[in-house]
Amino acid sequence: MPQDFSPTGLRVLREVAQLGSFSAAARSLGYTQSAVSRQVAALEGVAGRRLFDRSRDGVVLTPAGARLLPRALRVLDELDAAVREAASVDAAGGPVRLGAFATAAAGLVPKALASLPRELEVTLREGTTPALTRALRAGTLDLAILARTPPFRPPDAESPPLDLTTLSERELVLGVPAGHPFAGAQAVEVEQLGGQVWVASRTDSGDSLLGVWPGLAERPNVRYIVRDWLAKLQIVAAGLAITTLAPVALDVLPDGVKVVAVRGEPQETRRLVLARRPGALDGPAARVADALIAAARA
Amino acid sequence: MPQDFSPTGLRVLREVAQLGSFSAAARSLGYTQSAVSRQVAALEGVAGRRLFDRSRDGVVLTPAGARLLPRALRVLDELDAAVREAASVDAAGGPVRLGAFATAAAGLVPKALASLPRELEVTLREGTTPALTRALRAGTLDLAILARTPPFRPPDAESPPLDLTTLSERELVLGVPAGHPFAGAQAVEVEQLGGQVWVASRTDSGDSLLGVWPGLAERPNVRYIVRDWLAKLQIVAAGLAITTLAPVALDVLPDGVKVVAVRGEPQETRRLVLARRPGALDGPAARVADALIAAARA
DNA sequence: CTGTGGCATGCCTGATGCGCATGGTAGCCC
DNA sequence: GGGCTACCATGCGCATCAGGCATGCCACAG
Repeated sequence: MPQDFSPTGLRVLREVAQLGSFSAAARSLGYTQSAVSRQVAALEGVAGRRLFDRSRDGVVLTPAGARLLPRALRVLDELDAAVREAASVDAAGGPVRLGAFATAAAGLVPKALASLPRELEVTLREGTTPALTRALRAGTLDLAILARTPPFRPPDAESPPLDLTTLSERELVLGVPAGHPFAGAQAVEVEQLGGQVWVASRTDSGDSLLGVWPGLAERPNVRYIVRDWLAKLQIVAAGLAITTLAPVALDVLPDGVKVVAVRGEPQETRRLVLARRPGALDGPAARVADALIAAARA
Repeated sequence: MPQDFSPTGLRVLREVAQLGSFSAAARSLGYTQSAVSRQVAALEGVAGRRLFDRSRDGVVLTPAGARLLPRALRVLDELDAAVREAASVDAAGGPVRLGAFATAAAGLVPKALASLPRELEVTLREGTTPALTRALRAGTLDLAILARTPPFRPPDAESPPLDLTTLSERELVLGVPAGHPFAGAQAVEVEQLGGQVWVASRTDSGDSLLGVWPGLAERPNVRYIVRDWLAKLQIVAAGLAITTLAPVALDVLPDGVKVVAVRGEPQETRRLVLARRPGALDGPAARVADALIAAARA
């Protein structure tokens, strides 16, 4: 079993960071100072480094502690929400429940849904491909638009496999500022990307960076860490950085962003697929699926 | 102390949901079936309801279990990322570290940063006001653009107070589709908002919905739950929903979105502030602050 | 020097987690 | 029908863990 940061430990981290003192946090949480000291020590054991610098007057977060704190807060929020939601009454609704990743939600979904009658009720939830896949499996979504990377394996290994319909298959492109040296070209070589400033966002796993060209050989200079695509594109339009774009978003780019292809190996092809659990689609969901297919192929 | 879903319990939930059997999950996780059964029972105790329907052939998630699973996965991802990140090496950099919420990152930051010399290195991190405030306190950001709601209290209660500079103070507006009945009006009454379809996103606490008009008396019909502002605005432009806009975003709206004021009590004013820890700003950070102030007041 | 405040740790006790063994249910086969 | 198999539930017992009390160490002020 891997070592875990315990919910109690994370709560202690939060309180100590806020109050700047083990003793004050202990009073606030209803523990003794001793218990708080030990919880912090346990967190530090898991982290493998000091999370607080100690002084006579109290404690201050170390850089490592400061990095952990936002995650701790997110975990605690999510756990609190989970407990609350578990206690709430569930009502099954009637709409077609669609999930999509952000650029598909911007560049494909509105067009498709606008072509449907308004009485056909669709709800939309934005998420990442792994999260959407899980939600499909869990039955909390009916349809999901997922992005697939070569070699185009199924999005999960579960049986029976999800039913996948390819909506499109195109190559990634660059979004560059209108005044950028690349902007006049139809295409650039992947080797030309070295030294560029990027705007990107972290994936949910925190490892890789969405927005950096995937085949980039060198370590990228990511100066802007922004998840929101409106903000990301405005940073590009302002001439501050470049970013990788999924072709599904090309119809919704603001002025000031130019699209450039990239030549080089490997080819960065992406497949847009519509996924659902196996079995026949009921009428409303089938209509939504048809509309998405039509909009993607138009 | 509140009851918690333990990390081990959530891991068990994930494995049982995936394999459909306590015994199989036990084998996979290195426990006995007995321990798995008890972990699920503990989860069910916290949740106050059954998470799996039991049968001879194994178990199936209940609706409550299916609702908890995505959250569980998020918590586990975050915890795993926290452990990994804690173990990674941290290097302190030299750039001015700016944080901003998404609409400010789209509508103000690019303009301000474009006016600065490129050698003045600025990194940008998107986040919510509470998260950015904490990052300021923790020393991981130098400057943060925060949104404040009346009565314009400080963003946190810690001492000494953060140094706040008001960038602008304007009223929230509505973004509606160009063909919407509201689109021809300069302003609508807040009572007219009843019955509208909204696109909104959940706040980090999961409670409230960003994008629904704050003073709305009735329960809103939120059909589209999307965090990404490019997607949100495209849903509005497609005629599918309306949403609340911060004035900072007005320069970066796509075609097809019209802006309408809302009359009614209370006045929905929002203040955009630049926050930093008390003390003198060094040269680069002061220049970034000046650029943001100039861009906001232009 | 003493007193105060803060964090760290030994010792002890009660709570918790988990394995083993067993119980209960259901289905299949002879 | 009985025997066997598979699955989940629970009693009992043991090891581990969480937290309080008491104490130790350090730094600072008077």
